[in-house]
Amino acid sequence: MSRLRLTAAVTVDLVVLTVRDGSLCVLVVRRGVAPYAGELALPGGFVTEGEDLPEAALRELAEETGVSEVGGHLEQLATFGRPDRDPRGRVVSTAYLALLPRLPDAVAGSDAAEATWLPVSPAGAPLGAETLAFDHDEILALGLERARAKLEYSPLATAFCEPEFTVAELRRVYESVWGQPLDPRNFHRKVTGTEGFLEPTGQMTAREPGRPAQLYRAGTARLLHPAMLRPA
Amino acid sequence: MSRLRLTAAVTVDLVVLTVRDGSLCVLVVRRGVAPYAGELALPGGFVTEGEDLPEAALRELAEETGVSEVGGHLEQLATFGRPDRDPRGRVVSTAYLALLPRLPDAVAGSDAAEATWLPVSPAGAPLGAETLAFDHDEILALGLERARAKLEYSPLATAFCEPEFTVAELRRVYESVWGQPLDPRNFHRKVTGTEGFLEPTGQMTAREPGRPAQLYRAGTARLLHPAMLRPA
DNA sequence: TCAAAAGTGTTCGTAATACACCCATGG
DNA sequence: CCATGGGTGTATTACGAACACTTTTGA
Repeated sequence: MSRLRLTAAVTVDLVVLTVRDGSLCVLVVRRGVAPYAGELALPGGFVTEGEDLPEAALRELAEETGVSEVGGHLEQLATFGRPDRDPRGRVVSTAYLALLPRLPDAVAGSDAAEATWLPVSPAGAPLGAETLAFDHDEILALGLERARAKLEYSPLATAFCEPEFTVAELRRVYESVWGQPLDPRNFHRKVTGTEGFLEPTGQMTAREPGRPAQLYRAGTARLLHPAMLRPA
Repeated sequence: MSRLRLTAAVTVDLVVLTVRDGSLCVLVVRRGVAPYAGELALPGGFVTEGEDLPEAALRELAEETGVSEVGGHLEQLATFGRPDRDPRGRVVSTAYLALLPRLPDAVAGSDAAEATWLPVSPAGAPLGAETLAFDHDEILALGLERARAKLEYSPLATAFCEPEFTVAELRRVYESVWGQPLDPRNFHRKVTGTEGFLEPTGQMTAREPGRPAQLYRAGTARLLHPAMLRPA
């Protein structure tokens, strides 16, 4: 060690997304303490001594949702460090984006006073008239943009699904995240034809009325060729 | 203010890229002080009190290159915070990516003991056998990947060019960054046909042997439609 | 007249869209 | 039987790759 001036506190904030009943939803907490006590905010917290940033993000995710991130996805989003972004002093926050399959409803039992899933409106402002504490509206907007873009060229949509899923379930993920309907026939051909995207299990399911569908697992591809372009 | 525990020092590191004589080059400095004294590293430095992160990146860029970033491009890359990444203690560093047109050779007169342009090898390891201090190899690799990807769907290649440039000059930027030749005929049609990418000045130039070429300025588009896909 | 680079036309394969149509189940 | 959703076939259109060809300059 030596004369290093420690000038900031470091936090991680989480944009946790999931799809519930055809709507893209984000996990928010009601803050219990100042600043912004009583207001909605993204989950997050301080990085502890000796802890790496992804480690801290994973820990916070587990604390807020009880999820150990199996089958989901976690990636760094961006870092926010405006000197006045936290009234307590210099706080530099690295935001992470998490995509999870639908969770058992009780997110209660979590650390935060109240953790709830808020639907993000299909277009325009992410939430309805709601506003989040700190600069979290900006962070959420960036997370949504990133998630929407990544569905195009990566197989990330599978992170929103159960380990085994049907083509229709995957399509509803795309429709929810992009906020627009897709042609089921073309969608089917595209995802099944894209190398490494889906891996058939050989099993069938009849969770819904109509003809039973094949079950798939996520494949090994990390980039989609060709990409799933979203409609104009 | 209040009882906020300041646990880290915050720095910015820069991946500054330019194209020189057909090679993609990165700006590196020879460190003058411990740790890693005498070794090569990315330029960067501590974020000062009351300074925002992009502000600090811009300041460091000016100090190292004397450039006020006119015509270039600066964006946040990612943040690195492994607890042991700096032997002096907890240092969280936000990396920025800068793309600049070719500079006057004398980057001397800069802050760093020695600032030089190092060509990045076309494929495989970014530099030849060189290794950078700290985790800067990792940061550089991420910056290169980001730059290569962004040339596909954004008009960012123009940030490597002078304010007015020819289609051939733009093509040489793509060839240098991607490390592979492109068909001049198809490239010409594609860039001139993509809405908002290029704006003709009406001027001609004859900087090179052969038929004079039209001069263009960067257009207003922020996303390319259709994208410039790099060859397999 | 020749080399070199700018720019156009044409052909061909691949992929996106739109939509007609058949298949397999539950009621 | 029919409603519902799963899945295939096919025509049209857009774009990328390859490459022959014309244009305009300097030497």
